[in-house]
Amino acid sequence: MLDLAYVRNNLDAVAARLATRGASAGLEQFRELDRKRRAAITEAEQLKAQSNAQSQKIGQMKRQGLDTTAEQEAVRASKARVAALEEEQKAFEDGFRELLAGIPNLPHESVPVGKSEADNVEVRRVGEPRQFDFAPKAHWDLGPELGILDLERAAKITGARFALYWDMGAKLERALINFMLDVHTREHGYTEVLPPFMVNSRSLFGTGQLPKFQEDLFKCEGQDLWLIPTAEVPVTNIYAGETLEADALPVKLCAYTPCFRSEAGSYGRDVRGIIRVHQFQKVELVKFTRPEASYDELEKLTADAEDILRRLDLPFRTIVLSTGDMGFSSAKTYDIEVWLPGQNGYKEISSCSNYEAFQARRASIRFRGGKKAEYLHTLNGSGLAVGRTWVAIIENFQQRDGTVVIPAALRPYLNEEVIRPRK
RNA sequence: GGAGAGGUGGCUGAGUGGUCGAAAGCAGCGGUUUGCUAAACCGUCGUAGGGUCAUAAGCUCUACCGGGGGUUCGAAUCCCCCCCUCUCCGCCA
Repeated sequence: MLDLAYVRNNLDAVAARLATRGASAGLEQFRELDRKRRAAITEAEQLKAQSNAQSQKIGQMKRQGLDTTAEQEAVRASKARVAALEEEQKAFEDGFRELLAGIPNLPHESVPVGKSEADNVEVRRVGEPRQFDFAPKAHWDLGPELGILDLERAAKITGARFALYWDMGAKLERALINFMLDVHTREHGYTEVLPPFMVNSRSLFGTGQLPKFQEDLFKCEGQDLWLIPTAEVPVTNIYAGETLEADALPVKLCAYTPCFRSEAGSYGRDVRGIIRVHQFQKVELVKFTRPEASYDELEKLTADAEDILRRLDLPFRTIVLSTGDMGFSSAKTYDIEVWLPGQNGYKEISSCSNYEAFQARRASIRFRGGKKAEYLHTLNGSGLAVGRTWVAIIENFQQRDGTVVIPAALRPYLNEEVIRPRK
C-alpha cells in the first residue's frame, strides 16, 4: 500500500511512475473519491459531535434533576440521519481503501523501464554452462530412470503437477534444505524460524497476495485458512502490528517451508517435470531494515542467495526485472536464474525483492527511529527454491552412464558422492 | 470437544451506565538538583482519521478499552455472536 498523504500530494508523479509498469488505471478516480470521502467524513463527524454534546448536556441536566424528555427525543430523532451519514462515509472509505490497496508499488528509480520480461536486464553471469560430450537428458527423463522421481504415482495420489520422490531423490531434497539453512544461519547471519504453513487472510493482505491474487492460492473450505504460497507470508507477518526497536534492525530471518500455488493461468507452461508444481519446498530469506539501508540489504540478500549456487558449482545469471515484469508489491526485484541443460537455458530459481514500506504499511510494521515510530522496509528472496535446485543438480551433474555426481558441498549431507539407478 | 477463568495504553493494573482516552505505578522523553553515577523532584507521555493550516506547530472534532452486532439520550462498563490466552477433563501426533 502506498502512503496516502504522498499519493494525494504527488498524484501526477505517482501516476507517471505507475504508468511505467502499466498500472495507471484508478488514479483518475483517486482524487474524486478522496474528495467525496473526506466530505462524507466531515459531515458525519459534525453531526456526531452535535449528538455527543447533546447527550452530555442530558447527563448534566439529569444530575440537576431537570426533565430531559425533549432533549432525549431530539437526539433520538437525529439517530437515523447519523446512521445514514455513517453508512455513506463507510461506503466511501471502503471504496477508497480498496482503490488504494489495489495500487501496486512504485518502481525504484534504478529499475529499467520496460513493458515485459523482454526488457529485463542481466546484471551478472557466473559460471560456464558445461559442454557435454553426450546429449544431456532432462530431469523428467533422468529422474524416473534413476528411480528417484515418480510423477505417475504422484498424479494417482493427488493429481497433475505433484511430485513423489524416492530414496536418493528424497534425500537429495532433504540435504539441500539442510545445506541452505546451515549456510544462511551459520555464515550469512540469518535466524532460522519455522512458521505455520497456513495463514489467515489478514496476513495475505499484509504481504500483498490479497485481495488481488486470490486465484493463485489454495484455501481451506469454509475457513479463513490458506496454504502459504511462500514463506514470505508467515515470516513477514511475524512482526505485523508491532513496533521494533531501531537497534534491533536489520532483522534477518530464514525459513524452510513447503509452498502451495494453484498456478491458475499457467496452463501449458512448464508442463513436464517438476519445474512448475502445486507444492514445492523453498528456503526463504526475509529482512526487516531501516529505510535508508534497504537497497544495500537487497544487494546483500541477493548475494546470499547466489552464494548457494556458487557453492553448488551451478552456473547462473542474475537479472533485474523491468518495470513491466515486477510483482505487485515490489519496488525492485532481482531474479537469479540457474542454467538447466534440459531446457538449454536459464530458469528462475530465486526472486529477491525490496518492498520498501509497501508491505510494512499494509501489515503495520514499524520501528522506533526518532521520537515517532515509522514504517520499516521489508525484503525477501528465495535462498533457494529447493525443487528447482534439485533439477539443476540432476541435470548439470549427470554423467554419460546415467549417474549423477553430487557436488562436493553437498556430500556431507548425503553421505554419497554419486546417485546411481535404484534397483 | 466439555467445564471454568480471563483479554483495558510499551508493561503492571484500577475502573459495573454520563464529567473516562481512561486512576495509579513502572518504563520512556524533557528539565531541576548532582563532581560522576544513582536517587529525588517537576513536567511530558497512545494510535488512526477529519477540520483549520504550509503536506509544520498549535487548536479542534471523530473513532478506538480482543473483533463484530445490539440496548440506551449516553457503553470500557449491560446483552448477543465470534476470536484468542490460561486451568482442568476428554481425544490425539
